[in-house]
Amino acid sequence: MAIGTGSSSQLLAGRLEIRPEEHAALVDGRPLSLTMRELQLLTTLASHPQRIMTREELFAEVWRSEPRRDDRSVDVYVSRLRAKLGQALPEIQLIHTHNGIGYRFSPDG
Amino acid sequence: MAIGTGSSSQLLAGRLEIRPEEHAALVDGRPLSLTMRELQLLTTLASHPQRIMTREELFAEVWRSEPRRDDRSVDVYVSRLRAKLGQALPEIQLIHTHNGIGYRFSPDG
DNA sequence: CGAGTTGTGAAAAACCAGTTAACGCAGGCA
DNA sequence: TGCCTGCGTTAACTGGTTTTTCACAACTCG
Repeated sequence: MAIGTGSSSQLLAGRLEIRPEEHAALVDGRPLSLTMRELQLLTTLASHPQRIMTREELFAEVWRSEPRRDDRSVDVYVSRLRAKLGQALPEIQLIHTHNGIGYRFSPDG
Repeated sequence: MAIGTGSSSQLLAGRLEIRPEEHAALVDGRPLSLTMRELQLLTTLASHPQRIMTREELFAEVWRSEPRRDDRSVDVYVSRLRAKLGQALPEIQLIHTHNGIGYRFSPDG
């Protein structure tokens, strides 16, 4: 479960810390270099830990619009996020695929 | 923040809990890894406890179409469901066969 | 027993996700 | 302006998973 520490909408998931307000995601205090979309997607996923989110839900929150049919944007960004998270946190899989449905963020890996 | 998104149509059958809205089926709180079809079939069966459902009824609700003659899809998926449920809940038989008719879900095993 | 029905493993087909590359666009800068 | 860089988007290829179909074994019941 994510713990918001009072004032800011800070998200914690093990060694990962997300500070949406500051456009920053940190692992062990070191900032990941994420693009805007990547950070938005990560924030959205991490805001709903353990909840399976459909591509439509993710697209709605991050892109703030409807995906066109056969849109693979979410998949592409999940892949990029995994690559960057995997660099900083090997052996830990935070983003899980649910075939036919969408993705789920698990703070426990 | 709300735990379930909205008041979902949650189904309970002993230690088994089904949350169709969240695409999840849990035993003792632990999620079963079911495919879409498996979950749909389980949900349909569990939505009509103690009622014998014909293959046609099940096919109509899950596949949303008419089965072709000699279609065994329902049987195959019942078999797979039983296997996965049996893993999580040994000694308990939730899905019963009614020869010549169809299947029945019994929450009491 | 014997005909009809159901259980189930496995091949085949269909579908879906992971990943990489290419393209266009915008901003920075000499 | 012309070049460079980085991001977002789209397309295409690849590999993996799910669904469907088939074959045969096991079972039910008269």
